[in-house]
Amino acid sequence: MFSKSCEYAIKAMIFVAQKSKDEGRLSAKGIAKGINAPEHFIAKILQDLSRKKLVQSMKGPNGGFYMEKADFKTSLADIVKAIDGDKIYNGCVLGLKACSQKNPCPVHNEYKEIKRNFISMIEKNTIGNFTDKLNSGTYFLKND
Amino acid sequence: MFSKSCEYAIKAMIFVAQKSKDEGRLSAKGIAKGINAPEHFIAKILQDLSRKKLVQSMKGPNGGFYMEKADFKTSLADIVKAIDGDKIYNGCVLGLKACSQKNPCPVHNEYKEIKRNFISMIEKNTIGNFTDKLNSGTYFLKND
DNA sequence: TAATAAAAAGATAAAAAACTCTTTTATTAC
DNA sequence: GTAATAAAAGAGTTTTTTATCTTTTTATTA
Repeated sequence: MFSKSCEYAIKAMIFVAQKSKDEGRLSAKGIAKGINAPEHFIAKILQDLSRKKLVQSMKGPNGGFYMEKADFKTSLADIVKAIDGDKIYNGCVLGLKACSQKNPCPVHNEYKEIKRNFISMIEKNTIGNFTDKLNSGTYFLKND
Repeated sequence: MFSKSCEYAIKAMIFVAQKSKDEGRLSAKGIAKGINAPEHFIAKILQDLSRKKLVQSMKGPNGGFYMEKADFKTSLADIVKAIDGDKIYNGCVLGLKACSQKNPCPVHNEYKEIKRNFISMIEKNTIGNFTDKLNSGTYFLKND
């Protein structure tokens, strides 16, 4: 479904959103620990997200990653598109490049609605939503 | 979603089901051409499917891959499980090993129903169904 | 029985994804 | 203005996935 990088990206975004509210800027190292991801690997991903303005960053002492108000409106879809591109939007289940409504693969119509629901789900859910839920204590981010 | 191997496996199964009905046994080479897959790679996959009895095989001249009546009842889910294992059934969207209904990740509940629909889709759809559809001419298998 | 056709198996290679290490640059505090 | 801190950037490694090449085994047919 998602690449490992994308899984990390989503977890990191949720983590930063939740923690940086009261802890200020977070270092890549701290984020890595918080979501159980390899430090330098998550650093790269954060750089990428930062370049694409989904998260803010600052160098130097007391620097780190943080979020501005607007960033809480970032949807899962925004993150997925930033990291994995649009293959979830455009890709065929069977990997056929020419597959479309007009020229469907055998699974196209069966998959169509599932795909629509999935896309609607990642578009509806924002980082802000998850942060609220996490604060209510019923959800977990780091558990392996 | 599916691995490349799994995509090939599904396409190969549909192809064999459809063609071997009137053309008898099909060589790995012919199947490779028919679905536009690398010959030796699809051969490996077919060996695997054959070992798991999802498709029949026979060595020697006029040998090849074919299907018995019962094989047409194979579902997409059977193929997916044979090639990609059960990660679609058991895996968490965010890759968290301990994620479950009791200990859910933030996306768990949002994803739950989509996953259920997807699983129900791959379990309902059998190779036989697709073959019928292909024969009616509205679907394509090889188009890149 | 020999030649042939085709799967099975084994080994290797190439490409992509995941992960690590090192150096550079920006910021802050002293 | 120097030292410390942390992101950014670059280069490199490991692992996994995808793909290819070669040999062996088995069945068929001439």
